[in-house]
Amino acid sequence: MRWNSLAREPCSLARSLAVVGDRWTLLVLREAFLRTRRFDEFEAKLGIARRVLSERLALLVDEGLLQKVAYQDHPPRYEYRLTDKGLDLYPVIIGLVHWGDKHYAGKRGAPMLHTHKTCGHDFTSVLTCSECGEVLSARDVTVRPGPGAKKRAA
Amino acid sequence: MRWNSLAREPCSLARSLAVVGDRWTLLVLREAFLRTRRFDEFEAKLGIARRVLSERLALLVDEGLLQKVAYQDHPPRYEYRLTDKGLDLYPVIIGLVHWGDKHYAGKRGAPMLHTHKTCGHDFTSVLTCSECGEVLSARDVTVRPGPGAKKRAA
DNA sequence: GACAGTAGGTCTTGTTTTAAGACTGAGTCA
DNA sequence: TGACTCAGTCTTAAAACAAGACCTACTGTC
Repeated sequence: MRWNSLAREPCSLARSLAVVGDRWTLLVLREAFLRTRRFDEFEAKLGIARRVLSERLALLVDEGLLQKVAYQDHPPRYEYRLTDKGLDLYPVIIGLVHWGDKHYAGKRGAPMLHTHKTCGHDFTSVLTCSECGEVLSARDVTVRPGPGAKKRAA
Repeated sequence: MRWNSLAREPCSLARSLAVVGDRWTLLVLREAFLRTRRFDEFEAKLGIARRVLSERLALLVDEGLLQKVAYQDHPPRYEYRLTDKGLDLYPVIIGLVHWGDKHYAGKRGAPMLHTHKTCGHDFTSVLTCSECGEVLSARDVTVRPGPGAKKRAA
């Protein structure tokens, strides 16, 4: 299967991965969540090849996860900011972070702690049901084809 | 940066992505969540190159997300099943699926619907705080270095 | 006004990963 | 005996990535 054709699969996971499923994109977005905004900062913090960074940022802008905002005119300079669509990916990123904390942090503990401003506590992410509010795990869920299904999907 | 060295970064996202951040792994895990268990089934459903599939499955077994279970002896045949560590990734996968549903489903609607067995409703995933139980978004969170931090991380 | 520095890239070259598909080997079925 | 199944491995070519040189506008300093 070609990577580009993933976006045409009747599967929302495949479609999402067509955008953020390569090796660098989620790390670029992590930086964006940590308020990194400029090309040089991304490069310095990530250690990513400039060519790859350039391509990734352009794709994320194209897809509407980031927007390019001018912060000076002479010479023209832009910074990259998360859009609402980009912010919507937060649960995925925090989920991966907490999964890594749980399984790979080792004795020293988590590299970063996340505090919920509203309640003031360090938290971990919990998946809940939008309908009843209860905590969800894989075993509580059944799956069936929806209106956008063709043959098989997820 | 070398991909292999990602696992040594003081960042749980990087460590997680070192395992599941390549182009195929999350799709393989999706199939596992849909109860696909055998080499041929993965191949047929995903359209993945056999060589890549073989390598991914071995890595996922190595990392403890899947386990190889013999289901017959002559000839020896194994199937791949999710471990608890693999099941722990469910929030990430369902998060990507719902993100894709929201932003890429188009007019026809979601390819797959997920039902919460406990309450009987189709749901979407909601991220909540482990401490106070409230719904969380990126803007409600602050980040600071934890015990496993070195210089910078997330 | 020459020169260094900054910001945001592009280009080139060589290495890794993937894709596609042929091939292997152990065993079953008819 | 020959066809078929399952679970891979091997080969070759295409695509993606890493590293670093290079380019284009400016700005600020002497």
